[in-house]
Amino acid sequence: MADPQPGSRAEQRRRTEDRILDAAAQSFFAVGYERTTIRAVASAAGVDAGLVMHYFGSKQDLFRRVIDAAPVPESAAEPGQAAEEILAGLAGRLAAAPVASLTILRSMLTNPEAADAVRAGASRYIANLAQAIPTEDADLRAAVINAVLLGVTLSRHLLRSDALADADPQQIVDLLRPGIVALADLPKANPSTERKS
Amino acid sequence: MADPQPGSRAEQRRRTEDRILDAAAQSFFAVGYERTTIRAVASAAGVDAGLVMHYFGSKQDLFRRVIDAAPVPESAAEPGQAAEEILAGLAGRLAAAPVASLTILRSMLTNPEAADAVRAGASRYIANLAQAIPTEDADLRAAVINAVLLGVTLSRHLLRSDALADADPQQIVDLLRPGIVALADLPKANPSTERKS
DNA sequence: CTACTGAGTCAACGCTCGTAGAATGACCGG
DNA sequence: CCGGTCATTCTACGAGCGTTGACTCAGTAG
Repeated sequence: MADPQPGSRAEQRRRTEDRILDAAAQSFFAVGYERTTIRAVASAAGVDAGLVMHYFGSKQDLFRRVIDAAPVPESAAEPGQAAEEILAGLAGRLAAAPVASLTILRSMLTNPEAADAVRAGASRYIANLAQAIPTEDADLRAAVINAVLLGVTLSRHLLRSDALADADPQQIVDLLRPGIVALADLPKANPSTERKS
Repeated sequence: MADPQPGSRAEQRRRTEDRILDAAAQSFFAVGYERTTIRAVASAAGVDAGLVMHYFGSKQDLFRRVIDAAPVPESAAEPGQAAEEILAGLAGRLAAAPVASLTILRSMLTNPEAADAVRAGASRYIANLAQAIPTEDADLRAAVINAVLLGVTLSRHLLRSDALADADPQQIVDLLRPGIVALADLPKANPSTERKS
């Protein structure tokens, strides 16, 4: 398991694989799954397309390898202060979102594999979050929170929506705080909503 | 401008174009721009692929025609009750989102044209909304609201995220109300945010 | 009745894609 | 120094794509 000799065969292989993986991640992120071609990835990595196939088996497998590198956001907070944890996590993702995560997001609407990855990641995140919310609609609340974070992250990094892309992360977080707090921390405090019908 | 004879040439043409447009919208919506093929659209519409080209010029043009049919959500509310208008609009979109709109959303991450459409629509919506918010960060607030709505709509209709897909629209709206109100209606009421730095 | 227009089909093109497999040549254990 | 292993390249195949242009045939105008 120790590092092999630098310049050795095994080392060289690892370096090349990493270069391919990097190039693939970048392309998947930039243009999505369908518009990414093995040839382009190979060329960007400075190797032949056949080598990519040789190492990763197929385009789908290569994609899998790339999105497997994405971290699943954790959130183990206790009731009453889950909101601040959520917002802190968002602040980080707004400042500099990891490429792998954004790659998944970009491809989630066209690639079933990516959609599954998003759902799986969201499920874990939601389940984790839900148990910090002591209401019977905790699951829904967590799902809504997740959807909100998705929308904001997407708008800022992928859609590059005007105002959002340029804004200070902390400012966005501050604007979202009341809503997230209402969703995560003050589940029963709903006295002011008027009744209709 | 009157309807031509039923069964006439012009009428027949209009019907065929509509059938193609419908099939295209459905396919773009279901699988996105890249995975939609002209052949499949033509086949679904019961015509030859060449005819699609003859009528619409190119795949990109066909796509343009489809997304041009999407309605741009309007929102002309006065300050102090913009939130309820926003939420009412969302409720409608949660209950049954128009296919054309979802088509754009599905393709926005892979197709520049769709991304532009989303940005353009969002810009109008945001600008419209912003003038109902009497703060200097009105644009950012409106953009955040738009992002939230995007995330929720996306999660429910396109990602079909577990809890969100099955939930009652009104319940989702109720959960989002505090946050939207805080963003749109109570711009100055921010007394409880702690100061940092 | 005739000439024309236009809806719709058909076959094929050129291209790009993912993928396969043989070939090459440097490295490394014995 | 020899034999094999393995990283890497090259060439090519087959499929599917968007797109083209020639064609057929029914409706329509004069």
